[in-house]
Amino acid sequence: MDELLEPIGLTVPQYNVLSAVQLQPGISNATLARGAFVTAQSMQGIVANLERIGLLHRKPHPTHGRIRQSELTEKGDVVLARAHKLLIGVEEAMTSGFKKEEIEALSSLLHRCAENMHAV
Amino acid sequence: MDELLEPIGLTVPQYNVLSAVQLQPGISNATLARGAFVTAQSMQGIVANLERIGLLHRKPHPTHGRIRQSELTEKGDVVLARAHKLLIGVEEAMTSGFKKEEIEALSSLLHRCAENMHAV
DNA sequence: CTTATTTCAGAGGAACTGAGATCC
DNA sequence: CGGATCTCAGTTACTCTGAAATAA
Repeated sequence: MDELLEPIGLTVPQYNVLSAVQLQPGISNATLARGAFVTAQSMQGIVANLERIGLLHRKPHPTHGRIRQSELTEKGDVVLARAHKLLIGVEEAMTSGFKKEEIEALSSLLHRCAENMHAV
Repeated sequence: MDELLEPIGLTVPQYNVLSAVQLQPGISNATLARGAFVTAQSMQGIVANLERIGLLHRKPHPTHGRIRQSELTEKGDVVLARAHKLLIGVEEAMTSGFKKEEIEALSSLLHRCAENMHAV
């Protein structure tokens, strides 16, 4: 993933954050941090970098005066789409020789692991 | 894992390396690097830190003049045993509610993923 | 007053590239 | 000579803790 993302100027943590913002437009920095199991300060660094290079934009929350909502910029949307496309091959290589049911089983088990970790 | 290992002075990468050395005593830095998908220089930093704090010892290879073989020190053995014990709880929390067969299935699928990645 | 969110500041471990030396 | 291993040097992104300001 590092090798494929490097040419388009993304790190893996940055790719993960862009993906999360794509799934939940308007998400706050604190929520992103909780989802990634890191501190708000750590996530702040990543988001600030993404904002600096113009892939992400933050606007104030309509009613809550402290929260800043993250959204992809047009450029961020384009770059993320390229990243997604590049990384499909990695996932296919990793699950090479897997039956369709085995891929689904792995996905399901990992999702349950993630749920359990968030419950702690 | 970070939170549990911090009190005993270990990072997660350090824990992983100590575990690999325990499984394969006499392993070289280059082999450790390949196993962890990082460069030899990156692994060198981790191994050097472990050597500095006395958890790991390196001796020259009996016949090959360049390779240095890593082994756990007595102190490294003690610390790693404490780390293993501390982390059992994390694994159990993550797989909470899993049937025995599901844990085995997850383990098997992940091992196949790792094999596929090493094949690339 | 307590909690949540954001932000600034500083530190450290870990990843990389580049370069060089040594050994097979 | 080519390939593998180890090492030094420098850089960067990411992580943390500590502290503070602001808002609910």
